[in-house]
Parts: sequence; structure tokens; C-alpha cells
Amino acid sequence: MEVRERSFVKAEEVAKLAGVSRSAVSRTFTDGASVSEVTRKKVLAAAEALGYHVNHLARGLSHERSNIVCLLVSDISTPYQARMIDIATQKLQSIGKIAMVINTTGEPEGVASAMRQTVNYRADAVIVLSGTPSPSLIATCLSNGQRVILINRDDQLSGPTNIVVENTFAATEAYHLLKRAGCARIAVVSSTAGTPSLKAREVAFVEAARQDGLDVPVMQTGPTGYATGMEAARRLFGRAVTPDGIFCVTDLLAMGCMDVARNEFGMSVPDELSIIGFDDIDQAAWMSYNLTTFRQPLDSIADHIVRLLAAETLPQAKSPTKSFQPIPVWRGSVRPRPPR
Amino acid sequence: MEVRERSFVKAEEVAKLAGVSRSAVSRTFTDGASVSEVTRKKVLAAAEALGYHVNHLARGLSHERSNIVCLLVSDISTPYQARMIDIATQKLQSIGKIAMVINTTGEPEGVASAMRQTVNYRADAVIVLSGTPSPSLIATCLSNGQRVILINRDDQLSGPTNIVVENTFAATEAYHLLKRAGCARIAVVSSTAGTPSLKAREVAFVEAARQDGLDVPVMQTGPTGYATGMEAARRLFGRAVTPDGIFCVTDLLAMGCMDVARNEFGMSVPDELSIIGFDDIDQAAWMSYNLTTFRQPLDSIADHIVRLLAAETLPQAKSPTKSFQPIPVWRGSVRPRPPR
DNA sequence: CAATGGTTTGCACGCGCGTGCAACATTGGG
DNA sequence: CCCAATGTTGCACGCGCGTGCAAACCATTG
Repeated sequence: MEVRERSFVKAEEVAKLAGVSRSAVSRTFTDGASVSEVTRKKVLAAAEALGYHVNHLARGLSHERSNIVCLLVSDISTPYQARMIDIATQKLQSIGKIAMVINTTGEPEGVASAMRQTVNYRADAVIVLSGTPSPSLIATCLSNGQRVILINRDDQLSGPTNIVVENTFAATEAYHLLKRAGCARIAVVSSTAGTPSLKAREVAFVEAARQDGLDVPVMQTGPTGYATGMEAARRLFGRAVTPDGIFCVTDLLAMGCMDVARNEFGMSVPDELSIIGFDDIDQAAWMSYNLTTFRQPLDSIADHIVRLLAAETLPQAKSPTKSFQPIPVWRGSVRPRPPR
Repeated sequence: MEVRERSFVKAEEVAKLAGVSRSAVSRTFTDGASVSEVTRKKVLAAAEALGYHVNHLARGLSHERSNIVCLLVSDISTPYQARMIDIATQKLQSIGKIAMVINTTGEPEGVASAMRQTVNYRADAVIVLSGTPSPSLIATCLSNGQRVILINRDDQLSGPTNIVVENTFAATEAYHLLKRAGCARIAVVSSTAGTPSLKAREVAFVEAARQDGLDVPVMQTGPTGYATGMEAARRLFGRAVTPDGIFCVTDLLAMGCMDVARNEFGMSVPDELSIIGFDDIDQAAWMSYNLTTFRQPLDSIADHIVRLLAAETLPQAKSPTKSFQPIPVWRGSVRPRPPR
């Protein structure tokens, strides 16, 4: 391969080497274009020799699709988010799209500037996994012909496509699970993050308990994570009456909670304490936790997204919000039967 | 904001609304261009009203920088990789770059096609976190003016920039740690993945033991992950003589190992068994594991990368490989003193 | 008022590519 | 041998934007 001086090879150079017009080169790399087999071979050979690669940026300039999809996400190192990105990137690639990941973590107004970036790069679609963009920003994206997909942002805006898991159903189910296990002193561990999805789980659980005539304390002492779960446990078990059943709105919270309950307060799970989490992250299946939880069907969700994006015409007429059923995963952190 | 019909706003429309030339609009959004304050205001107002956003794709077409950086990575949901992506995306954004994540997981020849995508999108740089691209592919990228940065791919190719942590040093250190703890029957748990970095840790540890006159068995029963660690422990503790010290080339392996040793074989850590991991993923600090391990200075690494990319002129004269020192993290999975 | 220097503006071109259109080559049938 | 039909090729234009260049404008000074 010829060594060139710090610059990408353009179609014109390939054309010159192959002894054809630039159009011929362009057509060779365009599906369904009319090129004879001989020139095609010549072009491919020349392209290979020069190390030519079609400039997708320039191609997207006239063609209305950039094949770029933006993922807006924060706390990427979180197991749940990481898994989401893993699946999303794979599925997107399988339909010829490519993922731009915009980390909305640190900076103030991170989501807003991220949304602007998506427009700057003419992304075909933007998938929001974290944060809540303002309606006006969403409107901008939509009016520019982008698809906007909100995942687990339960705000149910009418413009974009909403994808949610049925938190209310799952949280209600969780309550009855604990109740059937014979738990009498039940608590909820949530976070101060105020993510709509987590909030929904929290209030649904409390509501289910209330309807059952039980008043359930809610513990929220920090952001969504292991450390907050620890802190919650310390407060819960530092009281006079200690819980025998806990619903955590996130697996990470549950694990922090469980570790402190066991190691600092000598509780045994599930004999003295039943715990339920949410998300079914990898660690939930680890021996030390063996956590009963609810799995979000991320595969199905990703499949659905991909199907949405693959469809050329956007079916805006259809209901803009699609909901998925969380799958209960029975493990060992909930007592099988009530104690005698 | 005016509602438009599924298409991005272009500078010309802004110009018309603002009553200026398109150049004025362009200059308004270009740093260091000469525009009077009044036209600037007019343009900004019009842009705001129309929802105009500069097309970075078109901009990058003539300007030699696309500000796109590709991250090649597999197994994104792994804590280590996730953290790497988290930090990388943040730091890249802080210098005005944007990250394209290419998941090289599934598909055969994934790395090769990923490298090609990199060129297709005219990425300024490509950062390889997983897999080992062929030298010819790397050469293609380099000759196109892209920067290629290989992380922990210890192949030490001469073209691209190599970033490594000193695995040999750390593994040797790990051996002496176990030795000082009084461990006499030491084993290594590795994986069948054959990643250069992991292999380096493995052989360095074995070599350190050999020089100390100790023959150390190496267990590799599957890919790098928790389950493989479990399997390794089952085999190690199913033997007649069982280890009292284990070095795992990855935290995940260590955790699987520890869980099985404790729960299936009743070993107590660190009294009967000392374990050392590598990476210092979040979970290593969790109470259930409290794992002694080596932290990769991901922050420093990312800073270094960012500095490389920010420098306009690439200092190819300098040594193309930069190495970082892993930081020992002392926790509770290694016995503090040898038993009497 | 004229001359001068500095600032701002518009024009026009190029970035790399896809594609409509017309010219061209090829082939088969009459 | 001629004509039509089919297939292929090249030209030229446009995609949205940045920028060099020269014209136009403005303020300041002599």
C-alpha cells in the first residue's frame, strides 16, 4: 500500500489510478448503481491499493441519512447503563447505524448541550437513557426530522417515542412477594436522584402497602448506588424496630443494603431479612448476593428500537409510548415461606 | 420556534431571515472570524428562532478535523470496560471531541470492520481498548492521518501510540505480597482469552514464582469473567492439595473464585486463603469482597490521551509507548501477616 | 474635504460525494 | 448493413459550510 502524507484518500485519486471517471468510483461503492463488472474490478483494485474508504460524512451531506445515532447517558460505569450501551451499540451496528455516546454526567446543563450536539452531527435519532431533556429541545430535534426515543423517562411526552417498563406493576408485585414471605416490617430504599422511573417504583410500592394497610418508610440518603444502599441500611438497622423486608428500587442499592445488614448487623438473608432489587444486573446473580429482582427486558427493548429506526416511515400515528413487562427473577434473597 | 418539515435548518435560511449574507452566518459561528456585533446579534436571533445548528459533518468536510474519536471496545458491560468508556467519553468531550463507540463483540473480523468504519467517518483518532487490529489496518489509519492509540495491547507496534500499564511489575509485586503473607501453595487464575495484557500478568507472576523456586499452577478455563473464576476455584479446591494464595489476573475472576471458595468449600478469606485481583473495579471495594488489587490509573491514562489529541502536532519522534504504574490497593483479602 | 488605515461584508470557490441526464458503447435482430 | 434496445460512462450540479479576496464601509487624522 502506498504511503501517503497524512490525508484521506479521495475518490478522485482512485479514479485516476483505475483509469475511470470519479463517477464510476462512486457508483462502485453505491448499492444498486450501474457499473460494469470490469470497471468495478478495476476500481476495487485501485481502492484497495490506495486504501480508499468512502467518506460517510460527505455521503451523508446530500443523502438525508447520516446513520449516526446518539446515545445520551450518564453514569456509564454503572452496570445497568453499561449493559444498555452494550446491547444498544450491538443492535444499532447490526442495522448499519453507528452509535455516538454523549456522556451527560458532569457538566451543568449537560443534557441540553448534548441534545444540541445530536443536531450538530445530524444524527438520525437520539436515544435518551439518562436525564430529562426539555420539551423545547425535544421539539427542535423532532422538527429537524430526528427520531427521539426516551427510555424509562416516564414523563410521557407526546412528541417523542417513549419506552418504559411497567414499574408500577413490578413494584406492586414486589410488595406482595415480601408479604407472602411473611415480612411484617417492610421498608423501601430509594435514592435522592428523582429519576422518574425510580420514583415510580418507590411510590407504587408505598401505595401497594398503603392499600394493604401498611405504612412503609422510605429511605433516601443519596444518589443511586451501592454506597447509598449501605447508608440506608445503617439507618434502618440503627433504629429500635428493624425491617425484615426491604424493597430497593435498584440492584446496586440492594447490594449495599444487604452487605451492611449482614456484615454490620449480623442479619441473615433471607432468614431474617428478605431483599428485592430491580434491574437484574450481572452482580445480582453472583453467589454472595443471589438477589431476587426484576429484569428489564433490555434485549426486547433494543430490538424494538432497532425496528423503529429501521422502518423508513415513522409511524407517528401509533401510540408513542411502548411499555415492557419487567420479568421477576426468583433467587435466594427472599424467604420462600413465612416462618412458623 | 417555527415548525419545519422534517429537515435540518441550513445557514442560508438563517441568512435570509437575518437579512445578511450566508457568510455572515458562517462567521458568526466560527471562532475568530470577523463579524460586527450588530450582525452577530441579528444572526444569533434568527438562528435561535429557526432552530439552526451548524452542520458539523459539512464543517468537517473542508476543515481537516472531524472532532470524532472512535472507541473500539468489546464486552462493554464489563465493569472495567464500562469505566474506561465513562472516563474516555467525559475527557474527550472536555476538549470538544465526541466519541463514537464501536462494539467489536459479536461479528467475526469485528475489529477489522470497525477499523474501516473509523476511516469511513473520518475520525481524528481511534482508541483501541479491545482486540488487536492487524498492522496493515493500523497502517491504513495512520497513513490517513488518524492517530491510533492502543491501550493495554502489549504488542508494542512501532506505528501507533501504545499505552500500557506495567503488568509485569504489578504481577511480580503480587507474588511477593502473597509470599509475605505466608502463602505456600500459590496458584494463578487466568482466562483463555489470550489478551496480551492478561497474558503478561500471568507469565510475570509465574516467572516471579519460578525465580523464587516455586512452581505455580495456572488455571484457565474460559473467558475473562466471574463464571470462569468460579470454575477455576472448583477445580483448584477439588484437588488433594488446595491453594492458600491465588492471584487472579482480573477482579472479576477473583470474585468468582472467592465466592466459590467461601460458599462451596468453606474457605475463609483471608485467614485460610489470600486472593489478589487486578483492575480495582467498583465491586472490589464492596464489603463482600474487600479485594486487594491493583488499580489501573484510568484517569491519568485518559488525561494523557486527551493531551495527545489536543496537541496539534503529533510528536511522533517521542517514544511511541507510554507506560503507567498500577497502584496497589490494600484491602482485606490478603492476610496481613504470616500465621504462626 | 481628502487621504489613510482598519473593519466588515459579499462573492465565489472548494471540501468529497451521489446522481440525473445525455452521450456513448455494445449487442442482437431485422 | 442499419436500427433499436439495453447497459455503461462522463459531465455537471448540488449537498452545507469555511474562507481568501476584493469591494465597501467607517472612523480618524492631516
